[in-house]
Amino acid sequence: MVTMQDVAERAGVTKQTVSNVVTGRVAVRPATEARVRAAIAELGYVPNLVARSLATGSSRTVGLFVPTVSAPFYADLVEEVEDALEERGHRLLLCTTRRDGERARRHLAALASRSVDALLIAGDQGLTGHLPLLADARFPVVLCAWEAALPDGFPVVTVDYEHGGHLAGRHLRALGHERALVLASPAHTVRTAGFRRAFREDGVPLPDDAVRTAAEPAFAGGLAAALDALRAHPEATALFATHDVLAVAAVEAARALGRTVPGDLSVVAHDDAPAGVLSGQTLTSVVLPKREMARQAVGLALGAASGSAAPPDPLPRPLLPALVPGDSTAAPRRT
Amino acid sequence: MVTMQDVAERAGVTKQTVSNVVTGRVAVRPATEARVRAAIAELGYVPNLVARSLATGSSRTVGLFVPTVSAPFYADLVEEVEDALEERGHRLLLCTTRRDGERARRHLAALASRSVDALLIAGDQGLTGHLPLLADARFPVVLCAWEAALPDGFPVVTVDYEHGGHLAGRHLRALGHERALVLASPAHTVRTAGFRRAFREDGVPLPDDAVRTAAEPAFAGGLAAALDALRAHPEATALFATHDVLAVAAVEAARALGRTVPGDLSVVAHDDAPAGVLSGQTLTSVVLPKREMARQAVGLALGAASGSAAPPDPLPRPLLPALVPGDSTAAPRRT
DNA sequence: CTGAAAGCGCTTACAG
DNA sequence: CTGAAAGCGCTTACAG
Repeated sequence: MVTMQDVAERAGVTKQTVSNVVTGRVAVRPATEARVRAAIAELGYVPNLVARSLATGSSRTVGLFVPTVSAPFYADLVEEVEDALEERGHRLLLCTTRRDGERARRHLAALASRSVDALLIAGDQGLTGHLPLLADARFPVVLCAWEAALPDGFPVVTVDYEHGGHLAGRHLRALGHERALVLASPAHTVRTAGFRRAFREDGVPLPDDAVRTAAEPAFAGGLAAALDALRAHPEATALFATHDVLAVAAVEAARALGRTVPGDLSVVAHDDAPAGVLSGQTLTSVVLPKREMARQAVGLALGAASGSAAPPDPLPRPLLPALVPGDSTAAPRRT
Repeated sequence: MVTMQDVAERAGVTKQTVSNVVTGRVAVRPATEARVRAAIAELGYVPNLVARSLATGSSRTVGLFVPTVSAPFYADLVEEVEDALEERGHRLLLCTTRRDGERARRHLAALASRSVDALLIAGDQGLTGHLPLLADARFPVVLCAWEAALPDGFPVVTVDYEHGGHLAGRHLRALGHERALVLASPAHTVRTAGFRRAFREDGVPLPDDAVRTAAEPAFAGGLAAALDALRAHPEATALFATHDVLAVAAVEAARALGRTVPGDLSVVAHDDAPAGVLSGQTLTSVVLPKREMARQAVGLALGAASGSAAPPDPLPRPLLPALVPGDSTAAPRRT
């Protein structure tokens, strides 16, 4: 391994001078710099970040907690975070928690001993119980894609989930739907509230039992709840599923009852629908600005890490979801 | 930050002794060890891995290249690698290449300067052009999920893809199918060969044009190729798609032609089918032993890194895929 | 603008 | 079994 010292000898300077040209912290006479750069190139010198970390305390590495990488939403988010990080010369230490507190705890220790510059936690509400630990982590922690139970004390990338639900509602209202159902995950009350607001504002409020909460965000639970809801409200012409898997379950439930989508029932999803769910058709869906979420999270984290950026004072404003029309919504059938 | 020196003072020993109990490299008198452990607990000492890395050269961190994390197969593999790594006290530096050589090159430099212990590369055949660089990486490189164009000089986790294709063929043969089609990705000639062998062995060889190669592993290309194949061979009662997305395309094509699955056409996929593709139904599929692949890859990598394990002499034998029956295959309809 | 010195927190022979 | 010393490759004040 070629070291800074080797470069220095080759260029006829001391290693501090090499350090100065590499980091750019101190100006170096052009002629000297040229000699140093030449030596670096000839020797194929690459700085040892481990040594630099020990000296500076920064490893140029950031940890990311996600529940899993198997869900399309998190898969995309991970890649966006990776990109945002790379732009700033950092790399990603990925930790999937599987929503397991013990796992998260082990990961946290591993990150601490590796001197990561920051930790990003995406959508792991269940970890709240383990958060006290985080409070005295020796690196900044930034929360992201966190819809409920926001603990304070941490910078957080906020998304206006209520607005997302509202967009879904307005979309269906614009198509002319008056009777709609909501198939919700327990954690998604905010999205549901936004959806109801859209209908309420138009003077056609949703009855309380139009909202069904599926026990788990899994397919089976969603299917049962959807069948239930559709049977109880045969007059409903539209359905908002607060989660992609629930949307698939809703489509399936409709089919099982002999109803077509979007002919007999319009369906709006939230987050990303797995490609090909409808074999070639796409679901109308509320999508989150993942790229922006990742950029903000990385910005907050690295800002806090460098201690520069004034503490999250000018808190970035909430990011807005968008409605992407697909093949699963249409005007209600005239009766 | 509490250091080894702090612990030493507290326990009334020198820091070398603390190091000895922490690493376990040298035996320490029980009484002394107890005092040291007590001091560690009281102070909440956590070893600084960065300093250790600088001294030992090992960062207990391993890099993983995958094309993307958005494909179910790679998402699962990433998590399996993470698990296998954690069992051995290592962590994962994730790099997605997006099949971009330049990106991979940048990641490689980043990993080198971070002193990773090893690099795992999963299924990125396209990177072969950039492999010369890898040859003189200063850490071991292990290849994984690499079906074609195996460069030599690298340890590699091998999977018997031919066997996977053969299993698919035998499954269809066992159900009684005699006319089958193959919808293949250009890179999957080995799987295709195995499939053909199954039919040939039974004395019902597949005609050459029963195999269609889809330009890209994308949905659109697959759909076109599938429509083409089904129209050219209306007598076919089964189809083997060498990739999950192609399988979805095949199902869609069948439907578009008014044929049901598996009633009129049995479909066997390869790799994982995205959940819910058939809305509640599962595809019969050849699956790869991802957990074992990850374990072997991590074992080879860490073995090579520690220089211990005799060079990949007792090369692990190829891992075997398995056929998991689903709802998309059945006996051919009697005519 | 350049050079000498100390230090980041650990490990590793090497004597006692 | 324990302690003193040197070193891993860098950065950071601090003099010149």
